Amino acid sequence: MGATKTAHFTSKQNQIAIIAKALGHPARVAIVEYLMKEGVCFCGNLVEKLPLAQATVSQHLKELKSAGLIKGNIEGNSICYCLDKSTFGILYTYFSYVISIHEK
Amino acid sequence: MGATKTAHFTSKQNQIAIIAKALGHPARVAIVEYLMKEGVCFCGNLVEKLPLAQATVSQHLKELKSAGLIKGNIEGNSICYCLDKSTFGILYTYFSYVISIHEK
DNA sequence: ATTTATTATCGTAATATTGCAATATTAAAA
DNA sequence: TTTTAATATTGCAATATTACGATAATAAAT
Repeated sequence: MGATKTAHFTSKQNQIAIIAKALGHPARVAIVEYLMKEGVCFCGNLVEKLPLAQATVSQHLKELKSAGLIKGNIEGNSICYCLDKSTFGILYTYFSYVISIHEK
Repeated sequence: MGATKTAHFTSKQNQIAIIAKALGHPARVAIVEYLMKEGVCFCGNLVEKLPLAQATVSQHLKELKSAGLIKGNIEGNSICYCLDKSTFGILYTYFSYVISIHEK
């Protein structure tokens, strides 16, 4: 026991869960907010801002990237990250549908 | 190590993370979708629908409730659950803001 | 009062996440 | 080519989540 029964749920349910889970940590929300304000960032910018070690910030970036919430472009020595709004759009559309439902 | 540094982030960041985290499991997404379709449900309805034991379903309901995504009303022998749309509204508003941001 | 039905909680094992120091990788600069 | 700078990865300890059987709690029905 202890392992999520992913295969028993629909791909849409898993998709929403994966994206939501990636936002389920305040550090990752903070990274998203930084990107909202600044547009782009390097890992080093976040290490300065967040109360976390470089390795930890890198790991959070990896999770946001694997969920599709951010994209990374190699820029010389560094990697330039930005939001992938299309993924946020998936959640936005999903929640707008939830809210639009009227009770029976 | 191993514990989230909650205190180092803003209350808004923690709020979004808590709500998103509650949706970060496909079973809980499935519960939300069931409620979208049916309006209300009892724990037993979900036990029939989901590939999970009663104890596990109850635990997922507890997490959705503690994140504010659902409400429970005692109804005789059972507890009648329904969505709390105001909490979904918090995420909806947040994401609509993310999407509305234009790059520099 | 006892039984039945419904949901919650406890205890526990398996798995996953969080965080960091240390190290590796990568590419520009000297 | 050696050094420097920026990120990623590895390894590990602490913590959290997931799942379930067993049991407790609660309230209606008998």
